[in-house]
Amino acid sequence: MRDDPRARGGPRTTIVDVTSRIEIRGRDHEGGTPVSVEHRGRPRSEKSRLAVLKATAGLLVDGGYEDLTIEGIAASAGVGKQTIYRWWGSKASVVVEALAEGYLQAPLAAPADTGDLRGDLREWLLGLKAEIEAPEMSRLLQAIMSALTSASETSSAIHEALIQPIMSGLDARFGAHDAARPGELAAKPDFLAEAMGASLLLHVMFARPLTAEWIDQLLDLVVPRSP
Amino acid sequence: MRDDPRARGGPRTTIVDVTSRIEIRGRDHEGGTPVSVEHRGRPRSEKSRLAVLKATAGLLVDGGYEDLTIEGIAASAGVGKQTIYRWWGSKASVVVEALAEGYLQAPLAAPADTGDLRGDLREWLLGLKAEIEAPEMSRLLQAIMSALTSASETSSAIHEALIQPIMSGLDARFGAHDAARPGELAAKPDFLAEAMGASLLLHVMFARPLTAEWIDQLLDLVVPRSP
Amino acid sequence: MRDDPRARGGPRTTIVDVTSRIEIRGRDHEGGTPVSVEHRGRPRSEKSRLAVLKATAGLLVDGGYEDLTIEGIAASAGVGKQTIYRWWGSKASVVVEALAEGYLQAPLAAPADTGDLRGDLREWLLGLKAEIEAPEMSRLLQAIMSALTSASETSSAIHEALIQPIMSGLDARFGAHDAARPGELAAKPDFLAEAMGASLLLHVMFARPLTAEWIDQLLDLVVPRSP
Amino acid sequence: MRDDPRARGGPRTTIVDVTSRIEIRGRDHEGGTPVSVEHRGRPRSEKSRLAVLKATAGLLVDGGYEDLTIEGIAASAGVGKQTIYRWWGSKASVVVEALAEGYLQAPLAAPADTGDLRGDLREWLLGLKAEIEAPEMSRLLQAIMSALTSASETSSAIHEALIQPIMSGLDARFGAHDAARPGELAAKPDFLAEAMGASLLLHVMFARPLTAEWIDQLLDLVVPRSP
DNA sequence: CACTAATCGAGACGGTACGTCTTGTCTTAAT
DNA sequence: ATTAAGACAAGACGTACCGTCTCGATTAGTG
Repeated sequence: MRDDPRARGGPRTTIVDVTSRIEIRGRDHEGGTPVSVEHRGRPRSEKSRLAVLKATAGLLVDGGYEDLTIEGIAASAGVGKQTIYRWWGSKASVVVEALAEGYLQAPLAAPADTGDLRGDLREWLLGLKAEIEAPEMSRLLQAIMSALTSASETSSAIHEALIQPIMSGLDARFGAHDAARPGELAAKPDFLAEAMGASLLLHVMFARPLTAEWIDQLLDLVVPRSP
Repeated sequence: MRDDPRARGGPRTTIVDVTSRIEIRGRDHEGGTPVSVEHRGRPRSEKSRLAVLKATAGLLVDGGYEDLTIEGIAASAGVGKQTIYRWWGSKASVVVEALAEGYLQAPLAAPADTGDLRGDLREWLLGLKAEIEAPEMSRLLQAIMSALTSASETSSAIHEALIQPIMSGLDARFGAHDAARPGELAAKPDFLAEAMGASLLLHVMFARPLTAEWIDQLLDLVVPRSP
Repeated sequence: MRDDPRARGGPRTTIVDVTSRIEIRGRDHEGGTPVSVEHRGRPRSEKSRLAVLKATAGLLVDGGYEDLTIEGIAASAGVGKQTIYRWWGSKASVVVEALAEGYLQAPLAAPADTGDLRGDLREWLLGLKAEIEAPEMSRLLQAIMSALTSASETSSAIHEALIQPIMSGLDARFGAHDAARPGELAAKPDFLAEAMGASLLLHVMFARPLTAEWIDQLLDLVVPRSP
Repeated sequence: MRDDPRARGGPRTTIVDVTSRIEIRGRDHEGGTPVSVEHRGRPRSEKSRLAVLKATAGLLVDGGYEDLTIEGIAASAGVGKQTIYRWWGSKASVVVEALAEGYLQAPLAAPADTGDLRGDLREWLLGLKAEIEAPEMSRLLQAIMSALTSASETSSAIHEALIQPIMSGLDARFGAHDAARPGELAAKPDFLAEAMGASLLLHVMFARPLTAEWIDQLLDLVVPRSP
């Protein structure tokens, strides 16, 4: 939510709530002048929505995706099950929205920029290594990956919310480097970003250790050693 | 698994059934030399074992991992539930064994070897593109990925059964090339294999299209254009 | 109910809505002379009230009492749920009012009067037999009986609306007969009415067949054979 | 259950479990001589069955039929919901069986026999009056009547379990009297029983008071005053 | 050959969660 | 103040599976 001043009273679409419920009515039910109405009935409760996302995040972190249940979310959020089914429709959808709204802080923020591309990436990977090895974080990653693969519809949503940002961040760094020192990179920036991001993510998915040696090899591939 | 040249019907444990219940059998179910060791009671039914794996493969292909149930497998295989729980203990274990025994033919065999590395990889990727776009195959891939992420214990098993072979295949090709024409590759062979495999797998996982353009970019990264 | 000559649209309470919320209304919804009394706000919609009763009757006939829901009534009547809760408060109340207002024509009208008591009763019972055997009617009877037993508060209301009329009809016939030919009846008229009505209703409730033999036996009990 | 030495291990049919699950298998699954088998798998748990009936009776007495839920029964009996659905299939069925097995002691046992028919019936009715006026008993009666009308299939079951015994008891008494003093009764014994039973039951159903006056009137109808 | 022991298919068991349905309340804008 | 609309918390519905258990029936080895 954060800085999103969504107007109250209007039914809103979530990331996954593709079929918008808003219908324009040309006319009221009994007589009167044609009015353009946006909705009738009680508006969606923003309070409940946030409670659901928050509860989901909490349960996910300490319990994993498999043990996460709609009933559990509802109970923990103090919300009726129907409210969840009305607006999300599946466990994965809720997780995706919680991710998108920042309730699940995935430990994969963009690398810093000190001007030294290789150094920055290296720092970033080493930081990730530390973060990922925390059991809480590893459970969260597992959970996100599960949400991903459990429902094909959410796959693109997660790709946008989680994968894309990483790729974009890397892409921007490679792009800037390429602009400053043309010809130094082995391939087009966006592609380097993908190769590096993919290697990293697959590594994380399979819970393989991010050794310093592996990191150096990865860097060798995508960015030339400083002369 | 790996270097376990398990003779059909011989004493075996499953991949993931860590706490093996059967250590040594006196005799094969059908044929083989009698080995006298302590063991009493009815021996495990190989027939049932195969029926389970076969049923699992079938149900997985048309239904996906989420809809796969132990009860469904048992019913479809004409087997008691207890038999499954006795020998496997979890859904993922069965899937992994079915995969390992080749009942689930993942469409990611190794590239051919015509001497032209770039050309071979290109052909391989184009073949994959065609295969992956078949709905049946895409369902299977989704299923495998789900089995992977649903249970962390199986993660390494699948990595070995599915990911490793691809990586190894690529690694061998890159290694051979490197030996023949040292210095031509941008990085160490095993690492090129990983970068390429990871990019590919992530692409497949997220069901993103394998365009010809993307393929060429990927090749540019890992193998030099023929002069 | 009974002696409540309720003018359409005038101030009314329902049969069971004990705590009447509306005492006096200034004016009818449609037409009628303005009566100046304290009352503010939108008046109750007679249209909605009738729509509810009609919808209830319809749903009850094809679906039975168990499948009747407040939501269903509201939707079918094009009325808000709150309107029903405001004015009736329970499913049974609506059914009772629908019954009282004649929307549910129970097939138990009074017997004709041709002067021949036994013959009249016989004709009446034979007519009932035919009616009751129609599946639609049997469903309605079941529904009414269910409404009866489901809520103890409505029990007396239904007794008044459904049972009493029958009993009264019979009582009047027996009474007239007794006045005309004193001493011919086996018991006091009101009691004969009850015995006969009760036998009949229990028979109907348990969906037992009204055979000609049974009818004759019943008549033998309560009214002497014509000499 | 009580004195019913139902053989253990065989699936049993309840009153309402019309479709027996027993199938005769001519032959075992894999080879062997033809065997006539009565069942396979774990036998039905008599313990669970009794727990369900007992819990139902308890909940019914203090709570009524409306508030009785399958979930409540299951929880109270320490039984899975599926066990109830497997063997009964509806709330009413359970209630009917509980009634049939004597867990719900309906307060309508047969009248005593002191040789004085009218006196016995009078005592019986006065006893009922006292019993019925107890709030616990009135709740139970309501509950039984609700179970009756809520499901048409159970109607005949309840008729057999509850109504029939009363009718039979009365019938026997009237029959004996008729045999001893022919011509004294106003109608055939079975019919007197029905008229009297019906009057009584309808009275009870509608929770109308059993006044002494009403009792005497009823008796006047069906049994002659002692000379 | 009998006996012992482990497995087999079958299916009932106590549970948990599902996704749907309904209840009775509440909150809008419109009348 | 009442209306239609419809979201809300609550909780029961009936179903589907879980993983365990308890049957009778196999099917080997051991005595």
